[in-house]
Amino acid sequence: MTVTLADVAARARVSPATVSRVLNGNYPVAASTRERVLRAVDDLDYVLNGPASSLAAATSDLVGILVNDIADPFFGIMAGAAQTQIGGPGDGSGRAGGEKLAVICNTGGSPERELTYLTLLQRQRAAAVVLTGGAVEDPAHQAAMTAKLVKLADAGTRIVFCGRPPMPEGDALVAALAFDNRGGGRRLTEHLVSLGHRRIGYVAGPPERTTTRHRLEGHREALRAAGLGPVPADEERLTVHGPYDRRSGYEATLEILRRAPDVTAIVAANDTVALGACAAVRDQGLRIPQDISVAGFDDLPFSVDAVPALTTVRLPLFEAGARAGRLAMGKENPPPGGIATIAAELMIRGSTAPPRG
Amino acid sequence: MTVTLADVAARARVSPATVSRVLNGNYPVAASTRERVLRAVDDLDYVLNGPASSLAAATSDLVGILVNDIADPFFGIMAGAAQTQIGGPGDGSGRAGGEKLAVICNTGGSPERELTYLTLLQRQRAAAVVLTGGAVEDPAHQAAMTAKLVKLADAGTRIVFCGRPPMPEGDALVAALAFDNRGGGRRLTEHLVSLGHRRIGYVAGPPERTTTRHRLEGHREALRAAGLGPVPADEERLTVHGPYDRRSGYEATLEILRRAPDVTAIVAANDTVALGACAAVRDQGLRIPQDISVAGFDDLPFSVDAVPALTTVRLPLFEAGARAGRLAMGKENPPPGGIATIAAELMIRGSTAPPRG
DNA sequence: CTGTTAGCGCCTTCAA
DNA sequence: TTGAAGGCGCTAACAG
Repeated sequence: MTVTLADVAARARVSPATVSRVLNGNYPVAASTRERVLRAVDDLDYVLNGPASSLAAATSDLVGILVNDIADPFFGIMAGAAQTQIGGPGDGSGRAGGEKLAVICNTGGSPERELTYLTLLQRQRAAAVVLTGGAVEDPAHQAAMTAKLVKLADAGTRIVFCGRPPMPEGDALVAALAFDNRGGGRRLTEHLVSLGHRRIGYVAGPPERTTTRHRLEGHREALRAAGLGPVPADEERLTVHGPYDRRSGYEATLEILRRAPDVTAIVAANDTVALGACAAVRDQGLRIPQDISVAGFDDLPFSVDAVPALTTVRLPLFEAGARAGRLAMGKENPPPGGIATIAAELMIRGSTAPPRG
Repeated sequence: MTVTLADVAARARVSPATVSRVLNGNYPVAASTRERVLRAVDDLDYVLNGPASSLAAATSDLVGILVNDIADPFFGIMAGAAQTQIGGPGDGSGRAGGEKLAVICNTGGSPERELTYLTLLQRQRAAAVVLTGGAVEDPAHQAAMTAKLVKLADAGTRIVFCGRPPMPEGDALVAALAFDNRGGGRRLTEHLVSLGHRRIGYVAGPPERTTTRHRLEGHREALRAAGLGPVPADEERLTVHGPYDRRSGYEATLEILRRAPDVTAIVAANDTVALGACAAVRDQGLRIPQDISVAGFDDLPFSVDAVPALTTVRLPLFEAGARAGRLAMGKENPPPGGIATIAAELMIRGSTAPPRG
């Protein structure tokens, strides 16, 4: 019923082996023969059987990209960028040549689903896996992840981290692109301190994620350097954790304002959260930045359109994603030591200003 | 080297067929035998070979979700929702049971890449394909798409459209969830007309997409119904096409303002474009909504946080995506006639008001 | 309920 | 540069 490689071979009057060779392009074939085969492929409208091919070759052309939340542009931008490097340009015919199938897997932030996806990818004998965004720091989960990744690597799957710190062990088997979340967080708070802010509320992400911890550590580093900390009671009072979404930003900000009506600035875990924070500040009848400064993190595309435009920390998401894609394809060499730190740039805009009085 | 099903069979002292049966759970097996097999699987840390399985069964557990631009939350939300219905809940062990591998493919809006992805998915013998968002109306491309989809369907792949109108032909082979873009566009403009607006600029999407055309048609229907059209010269002057991004919204709005300084409202093709339009209006020293009303489409999460909050048309993206996922899994029956129209709801917020004077 | 037996379609030595 | 042949690991009848 369906056309097989043998059918193509028959029509081109060559052996199946020859057809395989021209299709894979990894072995010398006479130009005239290749012509003939290609014509037969077109005539018959042949499509390679991926599973059969993967079975025989013990590897597939699948590349998995794991993200925590694909509805969040933070991940969408990185994942899309990675795919541009992996999918190949296409030949305009839709015929699909040597391209890999770059594929995004949405874990929803769940450790279980993360492992499940890795198993599924392992099952498919994926050529590479790109893990994006912050990792969960639960030791049991980390151990399970490490074990799984070691197995994948052993089976020949290339592992790339993007916007995620390297694992405690097994660094050797991956290339990691880590964002400088700590440095970015520090510079952001330094900026606020330099404006004169002394009491700063912090809307943090979920406590178990590396991203959350690193950004918060940077924030507190800056406070300490300015002689404003640590005052444990204060730190706790001024910090509220929650998911990386708008609603959490809204509610956490109300909570902070209730606990400490004298705060003059709110730093949010990311731009989406910051948007919620802005809404909460306004709903309390306060003005930004005259009464309260607000800052975010990531510099997502909408942040410049907030009113006032959001002060934030820019992460080169597209560039990092593209580089991760290239690493996954083996088009680019891993950074020295396997890990590269990606700089974060402070973007000062209208949502931050000196405190009143 | 790697553990195979035969190894498991040997350790559990059963035949390979029995192991296969407990793994696939689609055939009666004695409880005690199943126990033994499962233990052997765990002991050996066995992972099914996907390609071999797909080859033998002539189908795989891959489900492809095609999107135009994964960095755009419009698609991210739909795709993420679809994945929740496809990936399965996971069993908490990361072992991966009967789950499908739901996988997002980013076409970048390119017709070639759309076809390439379909070929790749066809090659993998995908169980289902979900196509999201507006289609390109080029006849050659539509013909190629139809042909490709027919082949996929023939091979047993389930086809689902989500937020995309059904194809001119071959309706029978798909389930389609179409957004009421025309109705939404009409009601939005009716709202502006009822406020008293008479000269309304329109920042449209790329001309070749169905979404663009339908929304624009709704807009013009409303104008005509109000006795404000058609005036071809005006329509052309007040409409500017461009990509679905912020920058296009910004530039197109400047252009409209230049061509027709007397417009009192700008309707944007979607919320992202509307954000750019807002920025342009402000940069011209005009106030929203006092001097110019602005409206969007989609009601993405950030739209309510715009200042003033954006009047827009809400599309139930998450619900539609989830339903598409269920259709792709065969968990839900296709709508009668294979096509369902999803209602669009007008959301009136602060960015629209009566024109001055 | 369980075992036996053929392939599924392709890649990859090995020869020619 | 090309052909021949074996096997990749699993599933799906068919017996029992």
